[in-house]
Amino acid sequence: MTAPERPRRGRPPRYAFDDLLAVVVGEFNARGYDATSMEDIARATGMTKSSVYHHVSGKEELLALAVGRALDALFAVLDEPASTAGRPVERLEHVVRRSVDVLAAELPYVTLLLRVRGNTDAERAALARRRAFDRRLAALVQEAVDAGQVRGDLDPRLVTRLLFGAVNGVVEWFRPGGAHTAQDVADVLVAMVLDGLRSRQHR
Amino acid sequence: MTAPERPRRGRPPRYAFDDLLAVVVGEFNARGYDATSMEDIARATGMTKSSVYHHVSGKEELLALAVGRALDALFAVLDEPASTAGRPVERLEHVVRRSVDVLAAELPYVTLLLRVRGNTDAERAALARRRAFDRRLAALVQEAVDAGQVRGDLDPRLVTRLLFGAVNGVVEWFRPGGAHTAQDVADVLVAMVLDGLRSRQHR
DNA sequence: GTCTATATGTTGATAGAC
DNA sequence: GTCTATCAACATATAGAC
Repeated sequence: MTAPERPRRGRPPRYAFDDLLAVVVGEFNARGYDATSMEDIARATGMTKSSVYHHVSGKEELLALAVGRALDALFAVLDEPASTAGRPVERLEHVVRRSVDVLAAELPYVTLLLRVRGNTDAERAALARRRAFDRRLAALVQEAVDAGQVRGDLDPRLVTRLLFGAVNGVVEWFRPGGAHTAQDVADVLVAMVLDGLRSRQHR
Repeated sequence: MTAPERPRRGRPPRYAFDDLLAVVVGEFNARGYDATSMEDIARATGMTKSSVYHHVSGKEELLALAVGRALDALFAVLDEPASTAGRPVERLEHVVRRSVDVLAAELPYVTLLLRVRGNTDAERAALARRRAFDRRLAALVQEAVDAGQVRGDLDPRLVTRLLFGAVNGVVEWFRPGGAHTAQDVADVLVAMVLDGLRSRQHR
């Protein structure tokens, strides 16, 4: 397994590499990680395979870098002020809305993350971080239940899973510049799911 | 592309082949279709690769047979009496609940279906049928909106996508014999999503 | 940093004996 | 229906010149 988000040598290039990563992620999403060969990647980036290997240790590191980026963006949401202060149900709504924003902004990276299966060390590490995010969301739901703002007759773990699943469903379908904005998606998600969850006396 | 659900020769074996398919689907789900080799399949079934090729034309047909089974089960739900008669919102609830049942009963096959990407002819055919199911669900939502039983300020297409996504989220997580029954999952889904959708005057 | 050339393993699939 | 043996194609990755 290789270290995630390590800086590439001295400093300067930086952006050229991000561009390469963007192209690679596009290939991974188009055909799937396993079905994408280093030859495919070389063709898409305009380099030869050997040149690609000069930038990364191999295919697995490309995956680790890409999903690491998505995970960083998602965890950053949990650290925002509005995610940690205020009434639980409002913190929950904030996290759901901002997660959709991240999803829209980092769509290819999040898409790839959500397809990770866990075959390699890098994939298992990504899955572990994804599960940690899941637990943070479940804790938020539980807090909202304890505060009486969300119906307590539903299993928080199950509710979180469905919530997360609904977001994933959008990932596979949402396209920037399409008929719907990230705002639209967030509105429907909040209206549909969070309104359904809210305790009767808090509606 | 090969024809789906064709009978295998004269008649008698039939069940032995279903068992083989079950093993294969387990392998596909464990490592992903692309990452599973015919060698892996041979080992899991206790045959040699050559023997596997005696039963199917290749890897792609194994995938087509498996996802075809999942799709058949899902479409059967749409043909049930309670899916076609009664108030739209109740038909919708019936379809959602029964889809979860199918999901639980045919879990490995549905899981595989929901991971199909569309690289080959067989996969594209499966995606087309999946989208058709999607459209039937969207039509149900639209009917419920038209009947004033579901809030009309949300895009039916988007609502369907979230609904479908929530179900998918459960697929990746649900295990038969685990802490939750299919009934539990269906209850949470209906409570959370359909209650959130229902028009105020119909709650 | 990019290339050509190549090593080395694995893949899906077939031929043909039993 | 199952096997052994084999193939051509393609995979990831490296060596080393420029």
